[in-house]
Amino acid sequence: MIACPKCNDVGAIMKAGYIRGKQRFVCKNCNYYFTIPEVTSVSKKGKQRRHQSTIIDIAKAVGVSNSTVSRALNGHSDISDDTKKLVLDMAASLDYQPNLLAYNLAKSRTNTIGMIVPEFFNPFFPNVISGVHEILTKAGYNLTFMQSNESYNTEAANTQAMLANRVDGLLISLTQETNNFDHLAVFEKRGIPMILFNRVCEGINVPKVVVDDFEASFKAVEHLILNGYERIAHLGGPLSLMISQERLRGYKAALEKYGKPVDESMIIHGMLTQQKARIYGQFLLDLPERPDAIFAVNDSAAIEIMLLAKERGISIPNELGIVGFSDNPESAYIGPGLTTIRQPTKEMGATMANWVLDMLDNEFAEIPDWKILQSELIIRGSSKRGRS
Amino acid sequence: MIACPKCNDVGAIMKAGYIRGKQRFVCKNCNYYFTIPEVTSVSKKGKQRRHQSTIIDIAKAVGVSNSTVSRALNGHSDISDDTKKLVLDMAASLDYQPNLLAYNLAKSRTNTIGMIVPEFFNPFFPNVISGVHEILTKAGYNLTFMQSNESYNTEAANTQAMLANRVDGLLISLTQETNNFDHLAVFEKRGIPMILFNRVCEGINVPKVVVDDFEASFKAVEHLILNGYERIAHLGGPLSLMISQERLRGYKAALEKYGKPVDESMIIHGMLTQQKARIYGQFLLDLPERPDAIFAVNDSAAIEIMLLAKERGISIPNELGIVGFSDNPESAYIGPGLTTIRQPTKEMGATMANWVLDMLDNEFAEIPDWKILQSELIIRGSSKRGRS
DNA sequence: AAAAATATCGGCAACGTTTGCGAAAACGCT
DNA sequence: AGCGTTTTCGCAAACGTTGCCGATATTTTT
Repeated sequence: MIACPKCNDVGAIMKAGYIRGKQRFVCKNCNYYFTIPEVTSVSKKGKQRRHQSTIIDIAKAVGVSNSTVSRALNGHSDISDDTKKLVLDMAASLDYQPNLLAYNLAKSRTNTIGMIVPEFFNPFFPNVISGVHEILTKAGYNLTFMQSNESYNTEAANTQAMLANRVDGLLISLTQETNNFDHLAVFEKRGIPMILFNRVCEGINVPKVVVDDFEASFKAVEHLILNGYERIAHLGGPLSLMISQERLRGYKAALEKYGKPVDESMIIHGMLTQQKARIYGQFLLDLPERPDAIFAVNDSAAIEIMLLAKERGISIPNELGIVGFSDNPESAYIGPGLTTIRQPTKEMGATMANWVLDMLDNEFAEIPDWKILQSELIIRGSSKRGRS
Repeated sequence: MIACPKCNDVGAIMKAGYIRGKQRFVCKNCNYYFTIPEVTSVSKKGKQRRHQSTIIDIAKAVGVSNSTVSRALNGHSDISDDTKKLVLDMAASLDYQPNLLAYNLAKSRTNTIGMIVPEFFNPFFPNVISGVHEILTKAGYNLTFMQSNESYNTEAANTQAMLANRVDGLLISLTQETNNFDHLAVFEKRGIPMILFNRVCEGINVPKVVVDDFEASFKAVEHLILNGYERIAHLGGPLSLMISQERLRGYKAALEKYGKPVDESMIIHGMLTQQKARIYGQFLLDLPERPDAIFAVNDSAAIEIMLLAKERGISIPNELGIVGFSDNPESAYIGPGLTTIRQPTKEMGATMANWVLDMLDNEFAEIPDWKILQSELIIRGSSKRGRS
C-alpha cells in the first residue's frame, strides 16, 4: 500500500511506466506523478513463500535436461531405467510437486470437469455430485464445483470462471431465476462439452439428463386422488424451468384422467424459498374453498406447509393431504412421514459422467439428446387418509 | 487408440521417440517398435475444439503489442483511452476469455483458497462452506473444495491435488480415519497458509477454529442429569480426533460435577457411520444395566438409536433420553424432536476466511493459534422427561 | 564390417499471461 | 529551438510444463 506524497490518498495509486529505470506511480486522485525514494534495502520482513521445486531444479541436480525429467516423471518409455530412478529419487528428496497450472497450460487441457449447482443444502445435489465424482475420478478426471445460490448473476459468473479455468466439460443445473441462456451458448460455440441436468432449459442444443417429472407428478397426484382427495392444489416452481412445466403437465393430466376440474386458482408458481413457501401456503389455506391436498414442488416447501397446517390445527392427512418432491432426509422423520418422490440421483450422476467422458475421449460416440430417468413414489403418512 | 501391428494389443502402446521425423511407438506387450504408416491425410472427423481467442489475437487485430492489450484489459494507467477502448471493443467482439491458467502461472498466485471437508451430506459442512465463500468472494478470491469421503487416502490425495493446483491457502477438516499428519506438514514447510477447523489435530503448528466441544458436551450431559437421567452412556467418535477427546472430557466432567460414577462400559468410541451407530446402539441397549440416556456424537447416530429404541418399544424420553450433536434439519422434525447442539457454522466459516485473508495479504497480522466458538444447546422432546 | 534398427537424451518452441525496462512520441516551458 | 516532462507503447524475459525434432550412442541384423 503506497500513499500519495501530495494528497496522501492510498487507494488511487497506479503504476505508470518507468522513469530512469525506476517504477513510477500516479495518484488518480490528485494526478501527481512520483517515484518511490531510494531506501537502503529494508529486508522485507520474511514470511515469503519458500521456493517450490520445479522440474528444472531436478534437471540441474541430476544433470540432465528438463525434457528427460519430464519423461521420467510421466513414465514415458524412451528413458533408461537408471536415469529414471535418479530423477525419481531426486524428485522425492526435493519433494517435488508438479505444477498443474503449467502442465495444463502446456497440454491445453485440464482433465477437469466443472459442475454448477444451485445449492448444496438441498441433499439432491450432493447425491448427484457423488455419483458423478465416483466415475470421473476412476477415469482420471477431476471434478470442481461451484454453487450458484439460486442467483442468475452468480450462475453467469460461475460459468465465466469455469471458462477462465478452462474446464474440459461442464455439468450444470440452472437456477430458478435463469431465463436467459447466453452464458451457456459460449460453451456450444467453443465446442466445450456441456450437459444440463435436472433444471434444464430448451433452445440449447446439448444433452440433458432429467427425471421423468411428468410421470412422477402424475403418479403423485393420482395417488392423492385414489386416496380420496378432491381439491388438490399445486405449488410449483417458476415456469421458466422445464421441470416446473412438466410437473404442471403431470398434475393436470392426472386430474383430467379422473375427470376432476383444473382450478387455476389452486395453482401457484413462484420462487421456492422457505419463506415464500410459507406465504404461498397461507394463500392456499386461506382460499374460500380450501384445498384438501397439496402437491408441492419440493420437500422443504411441503414441510413448511405441513408445519403451517399443524399451527392452524388442520389435521394431516385427514383434512389435508400433502405430497412433496425429492425425499429429503427430514421427510422420513417428520410426523406424519411426508409422501414424496425419490429421484435416482446416483444414476443421474453416473449417466452424466459417462456421457461427458464419451464426449471428450470418444469422438465416435453418439450421445443422445435426452435421458429421462424414472423416479419412485415413496408413500408415507401425509397422504394416506384414515390414519393420523 | 493405436493397435500394435504385431500383437494387436491396444492398451500397451507408448510413444518412443522419433525416427526420421516420424513418431515411433513401442508396444509394451510384445516389445515391438513401429511407426504409423503414411496416410494421405484423412481429415480427422471434426469435433475439434474451436480456438479460444487470446491476448495475442486481440493484439494482432488491433495492431498493438500483447503487453498493451494486457495493460488495457487489466486497467493499468499507462495507456491512452483511445487504444484502451479499441482493445476492449475487440476483446468483446472476439469474445475473449482470459486464460486463468496462464494468468496464474505468470503471477505464480492463484487467488484461490482450497477447502477439504469429510463429506457434503452432513449439513454442517455446507454451512461452513457458505460462511467462508461469502467473505472470500467479496475479497476477490475463489474457493475450491474437495470431499475426502472420510477416507485418509483420498484426503491425502486431495491435499496433493491442492498443492498441484497451487492454491494460495487451505482450510481443512480431517477425516475420522486421519491419524498421520505428514500430508499437512508440506504446507507448513512451503509456507502456504493453512487452517484446521472442526476436526483438528495437535502437533501441527497452524491456526485452528473449533467449537467449544468440552463446554457443549458438558452442557448436554448436565441437561440430561438435571432431567433426572441416572445412567448416561456416551457414543463418541474416534479418539484420534481432538473433538472426540474434548467431548469425552466434557461428558466426564459433567458426571463428576454431579457425583455420578463414570462407567467405562457405557462409553463407546468408533467410526460413526450410520450402520455402525446401529450396532453400537444395540450394544448399549443390550447392556445388562441398560443406560437411561445416551449422548451421541452426532445427530445421525442419535436418530439411528432413536429409531432402534422405537423398534424395541422403548419410550423416548421416559425410558431413554437422547441428545445428539450438530442440529441437522431432520432433528427438528423427528418425533419427539431431538435435543442437540447447534454450532455457529457461519461464524466458523467467517473467522477462517478472515484469517486466511490476513495470512495472505497482511504480513503484519498476528493470527491467534485458536479460536474457540461457543455453541448452543437446543432442547427438544427427546430429553425432557415427563412428556411424550 | 557395414547397415540398419534400437535406445536414450538434449534443444527449443510452444502454451497465454504478466511485468521490468527502455524507447519513442507528444507536450510544455523557457 | 532546445530541453525536460509526460504519456504511450513495444520488447523480451519470466512462469513450469510438454512434445516435436533431431543427434548420438548402442545394439542387432545382414
